[in-house]
Amino acid sequence: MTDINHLMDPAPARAAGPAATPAPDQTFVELIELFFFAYRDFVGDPDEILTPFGFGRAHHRVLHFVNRNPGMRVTELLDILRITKQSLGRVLRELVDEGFVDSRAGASDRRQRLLYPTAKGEALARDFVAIQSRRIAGALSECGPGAEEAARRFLVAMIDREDRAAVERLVQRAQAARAPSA
Amino acid sequence: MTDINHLMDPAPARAAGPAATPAPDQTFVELIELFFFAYRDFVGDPDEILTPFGFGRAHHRVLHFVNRNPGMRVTELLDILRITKQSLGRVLRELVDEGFVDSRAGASDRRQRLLYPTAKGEALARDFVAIQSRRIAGALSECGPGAEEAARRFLVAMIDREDRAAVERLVQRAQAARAPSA
DNA sequence: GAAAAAAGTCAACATGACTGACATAAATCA
DNA sequence: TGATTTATGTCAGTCATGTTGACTTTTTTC
Repeated sequence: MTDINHLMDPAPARAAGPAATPAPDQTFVELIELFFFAYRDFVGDPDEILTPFGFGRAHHRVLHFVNRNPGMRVTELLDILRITKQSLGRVLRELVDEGFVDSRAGASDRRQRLLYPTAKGEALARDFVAIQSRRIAGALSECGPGAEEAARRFLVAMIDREDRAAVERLVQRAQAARAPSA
Repeated sequence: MTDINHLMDPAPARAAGPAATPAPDQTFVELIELFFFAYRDFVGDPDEILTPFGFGRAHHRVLHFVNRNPGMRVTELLDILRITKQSLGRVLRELVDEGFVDSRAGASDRRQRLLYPTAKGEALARDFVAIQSRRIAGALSECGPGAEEAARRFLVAMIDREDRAAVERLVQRAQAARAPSA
């Protein structure tokens, strides 16, 4: 499906283009477009899992980060997703109502709502990670040794400089603590 | 702005993580999240350019591909973007109405509408490429030699296998005009 | 001359963003 | 204590962008 092959048929050689186009400064057009296509397929993977639940990509993102950071506060989630609390509200409510996320008042600060994945939520989040990991594993094995480290460094370097430290720590705290300490 | 740093306060060192969680199958959670954050910043770049024109990201995508493939047919554009013609219709009409894209009947097949960027459209598309290229150039230079080729191969490998050939040809078409293929 | 193809359009609807205003409970400050 | 701030939630309306389905016009092809 999704054949863009006929695009290639006549291949109207644009060779006769004007000389002004090449712009010697910085044109990484190929990478720009590859990034677009790669990400499109990458985020499309969870769709088939989402659909039966009546969930969308917003639910995926929320559940993913809640699962990765059990006990996180709502404000933290908002900062990660960079959406408004009204936007988050609807999606989060559905996840809570349908038993994928648990929202408990904080022990030390009872204003806070700490978010935890339920067993059901953990299972679904695992499915998301599994399907996207499958794609990544395939890609990396095609690229040979060193590809994982290269990909990681490239992606980190693509992130806004002022956010990198925070993102890296967020990303790496994964396998560690799972205790509802907070 | 957008500080997720407070998320890091406790920063549970992942070194001491238990061996149980890591799930030996395939969990590339770090790369999954880095891809998310990197792409978010990457597509956010054109926003500042878009806003003054009252355009959105859909306009960016359409103008970008029209500019890269002058004279492309509407159907080809639909196949690249993978949206319906009704969705494309609105965005394309605005781009045509405001003089960024030119829509001309095909010479050989007069049913076709061939899409061309106007001078104004070309200039705007160049701005988009420039700002995103700037980010990529910075990232690659941080990663050292070989990073560009590594990034390109990784991104291609992340694309659905059945689309890769078409995407690669599409992506490299513009370059073909500038330099004989390697 | 009939059928198929390329494109455009109308209408209705879904998702996931947004702003603005306001409510409530709990913590903190003076 | 009382006032203020903080964390969260919610109502209401809007916008951007996607979807289906039905239908038209023009032009090409069989």
